[in-house]
Amino acid sequence: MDTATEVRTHILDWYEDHFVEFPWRSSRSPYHSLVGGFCTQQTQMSRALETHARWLHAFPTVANLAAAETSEVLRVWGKTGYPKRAVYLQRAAQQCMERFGGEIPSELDDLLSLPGVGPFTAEIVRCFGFGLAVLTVDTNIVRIFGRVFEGDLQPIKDTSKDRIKEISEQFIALGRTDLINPALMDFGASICTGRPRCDECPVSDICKAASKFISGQVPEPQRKNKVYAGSDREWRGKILELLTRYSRPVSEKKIRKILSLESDEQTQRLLMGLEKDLLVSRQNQLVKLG
DNA sequence: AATTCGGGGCA
DNA sequence: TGCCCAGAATT
Repeated sequence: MDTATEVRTHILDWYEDHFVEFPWRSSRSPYHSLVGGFCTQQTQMSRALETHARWLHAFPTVANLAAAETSEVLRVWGKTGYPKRAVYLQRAAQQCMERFGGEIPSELDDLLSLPGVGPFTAEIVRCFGFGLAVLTVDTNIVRIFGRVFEGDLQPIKDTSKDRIKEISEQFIALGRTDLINPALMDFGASICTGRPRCDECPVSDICKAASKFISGQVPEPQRKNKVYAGSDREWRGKILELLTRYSRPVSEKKIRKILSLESDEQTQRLLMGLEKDLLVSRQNQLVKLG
């Protein structure tokens, strides 16, 4: 039995005892999966689940979403983070209406052509929405594969994408991706985490990185965070939050005053950035959401 | 290849 | 405080 087969068997056994349902997994709805894919991009499951439920309540169908006001879309997205995702998701829905007869496509290239849809989200839709035999290679699966098969501590940085793809294809060839895909994702989210729990891991005796972790080695940060306080990101969030609270457009002057922005130049720069990202629009010094 | 883009949770 | 989180687009 080769290593991939053995790892797969152990992970599937683990999954039997740690199965968790997610609303976009069993529903086998391309739309629910698409929303799930967007919600989970760089976002913890707890918050993604809340956004997903809120979103489907507000926009039950692709047609509803496509026809909605963008300001409403941004309000429903709320403080989920990366609000551009909300705009992309609505535009993706609009393109599905225009280009794909109101249906979400199942072809990889078609999905990838939608705004805000990359390899991860596309495969989420294909795996959970359409039940196709694919793996959604997310950060969790990269971590597991890079560690178990290559002995890398921080595979996001250290393991080549080609190698990850090779291993993925091995797993796909072994079948039942409908089981092994969520099993791997959940396993990576709870056992093979950034600081893995090798003492609870069912494949630690196979994993090429386990001895390194057990002897106390620590992975390098996958990316160094910049200071958030006072950053454009923080200001953009404050401006959007302000516009979300008001039901009508707000003047640029008022925005600057309420938020105590340093200068008109800074205010203009931030608003231009938000406008470029289609998060706000401006007319006659008045700023509105969407 | 590096940077940008939120916001919250947790050690 | 620093790092992380079911990524994707832009430069």
